[in-house]
Amino acid sequence: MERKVSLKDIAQKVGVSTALVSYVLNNKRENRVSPELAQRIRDAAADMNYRINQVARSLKTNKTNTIGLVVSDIANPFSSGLARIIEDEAEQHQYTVIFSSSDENARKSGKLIDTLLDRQVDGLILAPPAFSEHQIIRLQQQQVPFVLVDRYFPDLKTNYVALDNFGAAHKGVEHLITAGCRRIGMLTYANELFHLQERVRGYTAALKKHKLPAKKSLIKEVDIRLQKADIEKAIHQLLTGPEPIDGLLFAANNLAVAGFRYINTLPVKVPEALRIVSFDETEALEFYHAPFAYIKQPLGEMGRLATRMLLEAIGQRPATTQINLEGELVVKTPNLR
Amino acid sequence: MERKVSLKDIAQKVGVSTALVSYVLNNKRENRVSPELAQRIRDAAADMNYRINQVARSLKTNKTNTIGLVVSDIANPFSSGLARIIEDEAEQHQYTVIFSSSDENARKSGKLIDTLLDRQVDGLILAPPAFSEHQIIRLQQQQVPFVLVDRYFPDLKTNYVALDNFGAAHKGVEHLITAGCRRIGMLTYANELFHLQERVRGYTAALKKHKLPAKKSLIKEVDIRLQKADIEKAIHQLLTGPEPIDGLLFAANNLAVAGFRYINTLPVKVPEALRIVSFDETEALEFYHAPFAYIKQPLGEMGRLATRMLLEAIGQRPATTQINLEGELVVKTPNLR
DNA sequence: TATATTTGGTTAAACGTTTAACCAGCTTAA
DNA sequence: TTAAGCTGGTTAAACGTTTAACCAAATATA
Repeated sequence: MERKVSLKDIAQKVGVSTALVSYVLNNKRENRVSPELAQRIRDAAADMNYRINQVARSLKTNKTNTIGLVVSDIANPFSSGLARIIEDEAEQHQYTVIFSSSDENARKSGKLIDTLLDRQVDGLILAPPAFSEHQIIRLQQQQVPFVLVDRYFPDLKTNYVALDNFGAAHKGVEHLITAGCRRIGMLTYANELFHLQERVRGYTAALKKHKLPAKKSLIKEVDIRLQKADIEKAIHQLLTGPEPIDGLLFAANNLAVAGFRYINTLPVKVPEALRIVSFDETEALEFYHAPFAYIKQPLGEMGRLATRMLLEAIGQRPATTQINLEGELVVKTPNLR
Repeated sequence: MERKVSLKDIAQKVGVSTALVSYVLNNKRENRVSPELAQRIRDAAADMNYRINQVARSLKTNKTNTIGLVVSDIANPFSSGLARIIEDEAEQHQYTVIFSSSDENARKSGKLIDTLLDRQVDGLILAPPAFSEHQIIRLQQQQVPFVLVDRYFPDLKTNYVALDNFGAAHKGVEHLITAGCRRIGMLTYANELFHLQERVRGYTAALKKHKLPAKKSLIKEVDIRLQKADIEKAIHQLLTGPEPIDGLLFAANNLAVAGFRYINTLPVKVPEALRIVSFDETEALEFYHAPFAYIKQPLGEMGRLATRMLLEAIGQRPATTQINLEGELVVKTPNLR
């Protein structure tokens, strides 16, 4: 790359100090500089194609106007949808965003956070993986502005914006009950993350409320990594045996897609013999042939709120805000054909 | 945020110059510094929790180890899939990536590029929108390292990695012909972008090769923004009239999804009366009830190659590399049920 | 007339690194 | 004995900004 034009170059050309150029170009001390000279400086900057060096400015001002985003996987539609919202909201405030994917791996997320901090990001938006609590605590100690999104740790007093997972699961299960289901199973990840625990809690509470069986055996957990075979086995177990389920709640979109794929190979009729509710909206089920319902997360609101909260925090508002948004139950009927 | 530990702080604590600390921490001049002192410095750095300030380093070295990525929309699975590959490849070389979405808007992409350059990114990976050729030319003049991805401008000698769009479309159409289609239509965007033109060219060539009608009226173009109604109208026109089509090529995944949605409302039978080939793999068609085919882009290779080419270019290899990857024709049969 | 104040700028330090150039004290070779 | 070379460091400038502090000349105030 060719050498770039600096303030000094402009100053030289116009015959003033670099300080003055800086003042003019940043519209500071406007009353203290003569309009004609200011114009000459601006003109010079324009026809020399001056562009500020943000790195230098950042070093001096200790601000990068950059926010770091750590999601589990940017290729996942949930993450990338969120990223897009955050990007737009950030852009409106002259912020850019560096993203990275933690793959639900605490070690990796720790490394990513460090890298982002080394780059002096002004703040972080994080979807923390399981067992990353200590990282969050460290951020608190270091007084780094951040907000958690989608997930959070219940006994940490941090900013976050997430779903009301208990309520959403509860609502999903009640939908099944209303539709006539009496033995309702749940498929979730074997994971410590609070938001998943809350979904289980909501599921259980809804069953109890309606005096339906809430046995442990109705809840199947699968490893977050080795999906397919496990999922099939779990669903198979729920569907066979003396008292097969007639309703099923998926705790995450990936589970739902894999689950639907398997269920499709079975003779079981959806929704007559098995009615399904899933978490998260997912494109993949766009053309599913049978009706089902899902909990739609307010992605837009989540992203916007998270970004605004972060910008607030960067701007020194030391308050902590915790928001649980309501999920919407959407009943999807197949695209007609 | 609390004040951070700097090289100077370490130097003071150990009682040496900051230069020496820098040398040690960067493993430079290893033979010129005594092992014990080096260890003391490292220890001090460790228990003071020293973390380098990349901004300061970047200012001095004129390198940010950051690459800028401009896609059309990070929320689009194609873009986010690509972004993920690029992220991983970049990370392996200690690069991070700043992303932004141009929304197929040349003005916006210009602004984004400027912002990225202000931040002194070491290079750019771009999926340029239509009418952004001049921006690319400027980058060339400024000798900014960059590589185009997915799209490119045929009369610009730039690095790029994209699909062999002509070949892919050709292959898709031949698939239809082999399956017995005789009147094959195409739905594409009204857009100058070369890669779309190439798809049309491939479509036309395949028809001509097999002596099938290649009339203008078989190609429908819709605006890239106001999709739904336009798409329905276009498909309706192709399907009705004196000689309705029996085969259809979609030039992009969004078109395919909207198209399938509409076709589903029609009495026409897929694939018996209408056989379909689409560009791009898309989750949304996962559970489509009828067989169809699509051109699968080698996303992984595309992202990896683009990143490597960019890193090469950043490392001063002035050669320009142009790669057209082959698309794979995938025939998808419905998930059984 | 003497003193304050305003006007329109300049000077210089600082942000936290990197790195070329330097240097004092030894060791070695001739 | 002396010059050259090595060892293990230090000094200082520089990267491109920002911004507090300063200053001379012109103008206003008493």
